[in-house]
Amino acid sequence: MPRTTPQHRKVTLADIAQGCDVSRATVSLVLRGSPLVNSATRARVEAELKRQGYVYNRAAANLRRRTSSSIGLVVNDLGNPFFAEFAAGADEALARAGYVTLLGNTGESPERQQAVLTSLVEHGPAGIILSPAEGSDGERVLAAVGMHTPLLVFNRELPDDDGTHRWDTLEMDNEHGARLATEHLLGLGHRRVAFFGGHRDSSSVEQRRRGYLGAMRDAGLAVDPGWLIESAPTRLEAARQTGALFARDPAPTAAVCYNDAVALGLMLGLTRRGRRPGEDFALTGFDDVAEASVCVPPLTTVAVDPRGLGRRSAELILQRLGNPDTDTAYTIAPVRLVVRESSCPPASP
Amino acid sequence: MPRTTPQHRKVTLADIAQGCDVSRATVSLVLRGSPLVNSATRARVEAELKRQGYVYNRAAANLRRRTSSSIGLVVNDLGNPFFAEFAAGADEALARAGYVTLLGNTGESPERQQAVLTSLVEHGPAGIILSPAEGSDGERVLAAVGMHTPLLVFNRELPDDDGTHRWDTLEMDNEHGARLATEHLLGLGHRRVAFFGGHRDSSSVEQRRRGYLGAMRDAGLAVDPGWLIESAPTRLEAARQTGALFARDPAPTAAVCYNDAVALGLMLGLTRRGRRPGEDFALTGFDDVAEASVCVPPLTTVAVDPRGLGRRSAELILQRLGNPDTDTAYTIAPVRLVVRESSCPPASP
DNA sequence: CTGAAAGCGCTTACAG
DNA sequence: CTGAAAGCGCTTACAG
Repeated sequence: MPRTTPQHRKVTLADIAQGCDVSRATVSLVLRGSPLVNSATRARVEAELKRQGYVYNRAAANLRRRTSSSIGLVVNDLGNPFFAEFAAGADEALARAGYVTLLGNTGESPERQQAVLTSLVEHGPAGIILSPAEGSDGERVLAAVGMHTPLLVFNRELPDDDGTHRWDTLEMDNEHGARLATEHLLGLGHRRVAFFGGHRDSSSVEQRRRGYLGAMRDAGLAVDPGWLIESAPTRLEAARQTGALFARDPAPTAAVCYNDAVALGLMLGLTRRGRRPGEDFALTGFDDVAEASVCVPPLTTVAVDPRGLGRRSAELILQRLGNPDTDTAYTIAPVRLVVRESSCPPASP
Repeated sequence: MPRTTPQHRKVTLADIAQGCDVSRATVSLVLRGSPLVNSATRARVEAELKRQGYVYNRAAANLRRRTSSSIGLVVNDLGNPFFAEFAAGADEALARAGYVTLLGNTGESPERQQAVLTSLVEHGPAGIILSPAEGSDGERVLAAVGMHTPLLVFNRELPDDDGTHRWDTLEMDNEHGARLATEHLLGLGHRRVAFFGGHRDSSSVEQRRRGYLGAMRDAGLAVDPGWLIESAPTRLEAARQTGALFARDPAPTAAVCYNDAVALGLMLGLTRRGRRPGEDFALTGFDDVAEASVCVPPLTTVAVDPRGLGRRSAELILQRLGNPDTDTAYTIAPVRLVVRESSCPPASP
């Protein structure tokens, strides 16, 4: 199995110029589609380009023109379907706009995030889309990104001690999503509704709780403090916390869960205690992960269209490139409720 | 909310050189860690680097040195968790080796694949990892990639009319995986085992069928041609084909499914016909998608460690960069069987 | 140990 | 309409 030995030396503008007896400048103009070039000359050049199998060296062009044709995309965890879909959407929109995506994966570690950002910036992206690792700090991020590269922060709030908004932001409408879920449960007739899971100090938990509390207040219902139950946002921890729901009497008949992972854990916990989720206890999730539609019972949840968010993030950063000096924007993406069997009416007493 | 206006003009080597009264050459040597530089000079330069907030322009360096610090990673569909995990693994290993990942997503379209490859190549990656879109053609791919950029083809065979192996290949051990699944079912006591799903002309179907047939042969069992059932590799089509399993009498008591999607569809089809998968019919999948562990019954399947494959692909392409002239390699990654409830013993008659 | 000079592959005023 | 020349930000022999 012989390997075709690559011919070294790639073909450059100079080779083409020489090959059809024009200057490099003329070849460059042809390449960039300038109307100045005589059509006969253009044809000759284009033929030679094809004949020699020329491939454009965009890095060299970018250096000379002081432009960039890449955007950095840094996510916490590509293995998480939410971020994978987000990346797919962003890449799609960036590619369509002629940019290539420089990928970075932080694995939720602020240290790796610093390393990734530092490395990315050296490659000179026109902008960076960042979904910050948990616990990252705005100052450190900005130190790595520098003042020259526009930054769009997605999904999580990045602590901004400085106070001036030095980056664009894209978040989903956590508050509204939780409100929708809560109103849905109330509409089914529930009166004692808990908010289950998540740590209070997370910005998204705080936003979702706010939506829940608002809906309860608007319905004229008092919230028992014991109905606000914390847990790590994982299936296992949520299952462990199930008991806390039934510490009070009367106990809640329904729960708005922080996210789908928590909701799936709660389902498990309920089942272990002999309760039947979707029959004698109602619950909702947040995210609409793939599993939500196939678990038993299927999970009512708030869908956030991660692919659409990815596209949106690309649009926002590209827009920023065109208007470097306008005020930074804080964009909130809509969410919608997907009703499935897990949100049942209250069991008749 | 005023936006901090970015100071234009980034700081360059020349700024640093001027700032501490040395030549650009010396600054460059410091940057690249040359031992030639006097330690006092080095310290001065490093201080100035920090003071001015210098960021290395890797593109310029790459141009001058005729090197590259990026690798293209082109996958069919980032939204598919398998490829997302693969990308995460590849990116992790590439980042560790000092490369940045140029992402490309083809959405399973050979046309987009050509566009993506053409664009990527202009950014001068040191190599490309490609999971080909279904129906892509080796000649076209190679025309876009060119002879200068090493190519690693992952997951699917790329038709190679030429016959000389012009790219490295990484595949998972489809044959062995299907053999493991088949042997497992035989070990449980099944004698009439079908191979269910997938199109015969797909290379991975062909490989998996070979493993199944080998295990049957080794067990001294004849395979009824009616046990080889084709279907599109989707859940819906698989569900529709369920009837074909029971066209013969006696019917199979178990099926090795082409992949998890097919297996999940078959479960659905069985249930619709009043059969209980995992109780009166045994089946296995392939891939170990997230759903496999949570469906009812949980699915026995062949796990392929996509993240590990991603890392491996990175290692292979980096290895190729170091040895451009050695023969191309055909690497087969191991798989393992994950036993769950869907593979039950045959129902006693 | 340090600097002057040439050059990576492009683009862009500026002449003509 | 086309070419000569300068330059993007680096690196690397080559002198000294």
